[in-house]
Amino acid sequence: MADNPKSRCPKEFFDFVVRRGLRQTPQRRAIVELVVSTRQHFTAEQLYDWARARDASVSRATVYRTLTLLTESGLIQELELGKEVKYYDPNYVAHPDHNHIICLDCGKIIEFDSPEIDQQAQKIAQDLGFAVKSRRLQILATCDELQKTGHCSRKAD
Amino acid sequence: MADNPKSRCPKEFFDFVVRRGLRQTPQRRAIVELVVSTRQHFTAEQLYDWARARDASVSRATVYRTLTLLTESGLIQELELGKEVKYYDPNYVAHPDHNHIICLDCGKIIEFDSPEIDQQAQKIAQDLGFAVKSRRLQILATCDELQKTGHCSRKAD
DNA sequence: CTGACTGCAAAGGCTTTGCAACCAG
DNA sequence: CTGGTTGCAAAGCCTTTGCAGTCAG
Repeated sequence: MADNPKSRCPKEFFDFVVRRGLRQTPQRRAIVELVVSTRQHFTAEQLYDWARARDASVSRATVYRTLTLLTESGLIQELELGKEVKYYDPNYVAHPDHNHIICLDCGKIIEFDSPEIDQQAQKIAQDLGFAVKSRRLQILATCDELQKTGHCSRKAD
Repeated sequence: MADNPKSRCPKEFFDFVVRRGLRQTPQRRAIVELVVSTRQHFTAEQLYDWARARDASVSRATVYRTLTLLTESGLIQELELGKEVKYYDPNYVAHPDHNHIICLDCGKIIEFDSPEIDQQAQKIAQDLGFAVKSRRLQILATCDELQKTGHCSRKAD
């Protein structure tokens, strides 16, 4: 859905690492590189699998610890999708205000921006006496294509 | 925030119970009555405490089991607020499409409806080839009052 | 060298489940 | 009576943490 180049230099993250007086380790590097090179949403377990494939020495503990750092640095954002586990979204750097459509048919997650909705939300909050810090809109929907053709071309992704 | 009468007869739920061939037990009744008589959001643990106060024989297991039934019956809805635990919202029956503002200052959760946003969301989803089943919009915000006066009158609730 | 980082396994915290007794209909 | 329900305690699951060894800077 998004259209930013597929990989970004993890500079943002290593700035953060330096600022915090942290260190750069092979495990950390493997995990971070994976995260910045995908636009997919992923779970801790998935990231653990990916990382293991690159560097078998990576442990779950390090994945979780790095996930915390990545979230704090703003490189990823936690996603509560109403599914069992937590997902992480690496696309907030490129699209800080994007929203999600979650397909109930195939589980696919589509992202979209909507300045109109942002504006509306902004106005409503203001009227109620609040200053918006962030917002998240999730739309649960069924897929027209699947309903009509019995096949979902998005399912592949 | 909402403005429906403060208590509703759990008829909807007992219809559901009958339809499913379930039974009506004192524990179940206690829990359901608590749920339909509040407009507050609550956690499983809170509900457990409330229920214990009414009927000390209620166990956590029954609370969780009843929570599942209540969710399936549509009387409450799970809420992912980005906090540690899951919350439950009993106000969807009265306001099926309401949204939430979560105050980062005091933690208070304010509900609001917005036909405009619903409509926008509807349109966007349609354009992308989806049929909206439900949506949830959460706005994280800070409270003007607290920022200005250092005191939040909503905190009381 | 020093203290941040790691893996491992144990511990946590919330939720689910197996089981035998119980009781609603 | 029958089988849905319950409480209890054990089990599950995902995530966090204590610890001793390791390694980045």
